[in-house]
Order: sequence, then C-alpha cells, then structure tokens
Amino acid sequence: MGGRIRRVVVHRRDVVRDRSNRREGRLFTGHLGRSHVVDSVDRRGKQLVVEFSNGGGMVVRLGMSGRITLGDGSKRNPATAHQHLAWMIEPSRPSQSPIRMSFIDPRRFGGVYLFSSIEDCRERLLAGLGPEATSIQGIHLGERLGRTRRAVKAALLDQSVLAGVGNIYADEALHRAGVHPERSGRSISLVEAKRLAAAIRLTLKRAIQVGGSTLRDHVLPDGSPGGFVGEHEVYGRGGEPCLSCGRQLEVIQIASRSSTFCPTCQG
DNA sequence: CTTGCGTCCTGCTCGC
DNA sequence: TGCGAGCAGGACGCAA
Repeated sequence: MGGRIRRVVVHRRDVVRDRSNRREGRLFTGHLGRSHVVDSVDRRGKQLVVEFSNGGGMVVRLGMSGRITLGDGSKRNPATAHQHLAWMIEPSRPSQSPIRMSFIDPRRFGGVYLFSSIEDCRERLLAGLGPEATSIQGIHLGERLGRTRRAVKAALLDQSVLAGVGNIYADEALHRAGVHPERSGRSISLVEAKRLAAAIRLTLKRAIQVGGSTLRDHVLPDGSPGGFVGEHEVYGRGGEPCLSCGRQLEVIQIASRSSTFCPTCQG
C-alpha cells in the first residue's frame, strides 16, 4: 500500500471500460494519467478492487484468460502478445525497487473498469454480488439456493447467488458434496447445503494453495502453471472413471456450460 | 420476476 | 503434414 501508479500505457483501449461499462479506453489516460497512490487492494468474488487515495480506482476482471504479470520495473521489457495495459508501481519506500505490472488477456473477456468514487464502485460494479464463496456458510447458501428452481449448478455460477465460483470449482464442489448438478436449488436440504458450502470452501482453499487450474490460459504472475489440474476429480475427466466409485463420469450441459459429474456419487 | 440463450474472442484439439 | 471447423467459458443483454 502507498505505492504510486506511474507511466500507464494503454495498448488496447477497448479493454478499459468507462463509467457506462462501455469499452472506452480514452478516459483511461485521463483518469490514471496523473500518478495515483494506491490506498488499498481488495478482492470481491472474482474481481480485484484497487482504490486510489483520491477516492477513485479500478476494478480488474480477469475473465477466463486474463492475468496480471509482475516484472522488474528497473528493466525494460518488450510488450508481449495480448498485453493490453502496462503500468509501473513506484514503492512508497525508496529502498524498494519499482514493479512493472501488465494486464494480459488473449480473449479479452476480462477488462479494467474505472470508478470515480467508492460509491460508484459499489453501485455499478459490485452491486448484486452474493456472499463470498471462500467463506460461505451452509445456512446462508441453503437460504439462497432455496429461492430458485434453477439447477443448483446454474445457481452456483450466478455471482449474485454466490460470488467467486466458476465452472471448474462448481463441478468439483458438487462432486465433493455428492450433489447432482441438475438438482433444483429449492430441493437442496439444509444438510446438503452445509455439505456443499464446506465443499466449496475446501475446494477453493486447496485450489488457491496450489495456484489454481491451468487448462489453456491461466498461469501465475511469474508464468508458472497452477497445480490444481492434477487434483481435478471431475472437471475435464468426462468419460473417465470416477475416482471414488469407478463409474464413468458423465458430461451434460447446464446453463450452456459443460458439467461433469458422477451419476452414482452424485445421485 | 425468472430463466435461458446468443454474443464476444482466441487458442487449442480433432478429423479429414 | 496441413488446414479448417468446432469447442471452451465469464458476464451481460435480450427475449420468452
């Protein structure tokens, strides 16, 4: 904290979203052009929230292929493919060396969203986000799932129900909890909701520990792959045997997303 | 209100 | 060996 953002370079304007969430990078340099002191860096669900000392800030969404890389700010480094933004962090203490940060996103599903005040951020960018998946309690999950008839898998992917779970970890958590992904949200009992909440917390905790799942794009800021893929029990294993019972894992579509599950363990 | 589906985008895999 | 089609997915907008 207290570091200063300097030398913002916008390589692709449409990765930056303006006040109306449109792809509009012109305002970016105007907004960030003068150096800003970083007051805080936080996470809400899948978004990174960076607040500046002037009250404004930015929300970074990585989408599915986005990442932020860290580099030595005292060295020159050429822009790599799909590097849409780059900036320097000048530390508050002169003894520390500057850090170069880049936003890289091949598919451009992610982006950087600017906000002018923390109220603006809450209302426009964080409004409607459900509780944090990393700390979700069974009673709260059950109460939220009970409001919908949708498939429980679809509900888990809905960030307004629960913030922070995507397709991979929804499948993994449902399998770990022994819940069929097509079950209606309101059919989930309190006992099952508690089991599911614990499975979500555990799955995310473990995935974060080992650096996430590298399938196609995701790598850690230093370029190394995440270690969770080797621990996937169902995702990406359709047709292969269930690690618990040996039954062939099935793949179906729910909410236009692939869902892999074990018909026996998740009956 | 609720729910589902099309859209965006590129890299990888598969089949011929 | 080469090439094109198909697929994957997070969030949003729109339609039924």
